[in-house]
Amino acid sequence: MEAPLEHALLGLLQQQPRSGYDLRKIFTATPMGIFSDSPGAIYPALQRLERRGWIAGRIENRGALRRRRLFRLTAAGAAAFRQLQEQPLTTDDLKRLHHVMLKFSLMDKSHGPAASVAFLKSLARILAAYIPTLRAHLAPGMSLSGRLALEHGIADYESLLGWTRSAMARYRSSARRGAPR
Amino acid sequence: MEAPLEHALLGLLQQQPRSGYDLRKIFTATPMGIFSDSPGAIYPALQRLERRGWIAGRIENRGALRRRRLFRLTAAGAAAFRQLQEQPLTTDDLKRLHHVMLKFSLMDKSHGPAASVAFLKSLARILAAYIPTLRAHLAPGMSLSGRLALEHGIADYESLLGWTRSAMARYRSSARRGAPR
DNA sequence: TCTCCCATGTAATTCGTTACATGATTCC
DNA sequence: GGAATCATGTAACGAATTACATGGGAGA
Repeated sequence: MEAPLEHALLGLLQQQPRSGYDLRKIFTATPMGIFSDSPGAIYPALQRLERRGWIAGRIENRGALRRRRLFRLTAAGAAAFRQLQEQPLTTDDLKRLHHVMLKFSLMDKSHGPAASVAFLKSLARILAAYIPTLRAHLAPGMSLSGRLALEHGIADYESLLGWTRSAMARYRSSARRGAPR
Repeated sequence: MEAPLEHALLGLLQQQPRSGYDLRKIFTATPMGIFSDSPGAIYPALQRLERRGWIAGRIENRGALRRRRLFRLTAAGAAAFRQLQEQPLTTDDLKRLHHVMLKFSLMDKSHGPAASVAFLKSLARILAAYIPTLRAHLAPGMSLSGRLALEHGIADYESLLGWTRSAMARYRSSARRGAPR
């Protein structure tokens, strides 16, 4: 699971065509702000995606108006995005939870609720295996702040595990009451 | 709050002298594995710190044995580390919670329990201000996975806020029963 | 002897950061 | 007319990643 910024850009462009400036604003003003909103990150990233043929930018309003390049996903880009979304989770991904949650947040739209539930299941499995290894590092000699920090890490993953369960329950109940999508 | 890897290296070397390989092992085998354990990250970082005069490496076992460069903090390095630890938290730091927790985990040893409590207090203040801005992004049109991801983000910061309170309580109770340190 | 682990490094490439540069438009 | 904002980009630099390279020592 590489290149989180590109992954986020593809996800946003899959929703609708946007300009570089639109994308920047999303990264400055919304919870997606984990990603860089600097023009030096976004414009080069868009250029890379365009060179790969995954997105296509076209200037809107040819006339006298303020110029604006609107980017949209190509068929190849949609396929690449789908593949990124399908990449199976590994233990390493737990170190980049932001990216994991980005993927999940786009999953309903890219692959539908069933895939979202499968994703939650695999996340739960990985967490259940990982948490005990964290606990093994609780040692007697630690400073209080060191111990508290580690305890927080453990509690954090545990609460994420709890979240996966409640999220799966939400999918079940939303399926019962008039199926979404 | 910049350069998390260097910060982590200084923190580890402050505890005791270690070799590059020791440091790598810590990053591969312990919960500090958020940082890169690749030699291409660690050795250049150690060189930078040494060039700045913050650490000094010296070869152990001059004789025929396997060579090993042990790095230790210099006085300048200890001062730099102290300053990094003292850098006040900002809202931006919430996007790099790993780094925040690293700082906290080292705080008892670098500045003592009183500083740790002050740190927790400032973290709680920033969280209390930030969480409502996240909540403002819960919108009706979102997909279920999008909504769940955002809800998780909010719950995560809320549980962190709860953790700061219980951690402060732990400091109070550990102060009551025979002073720590 | 062969393989695995200890231990240290470098090189090429990629990506992000900060800072700069440019020009149009809107609002006062 | 001047400031703020829209909108797009580039340049210099710093740092991480992957992969490669080297050599000693320990155990089978």
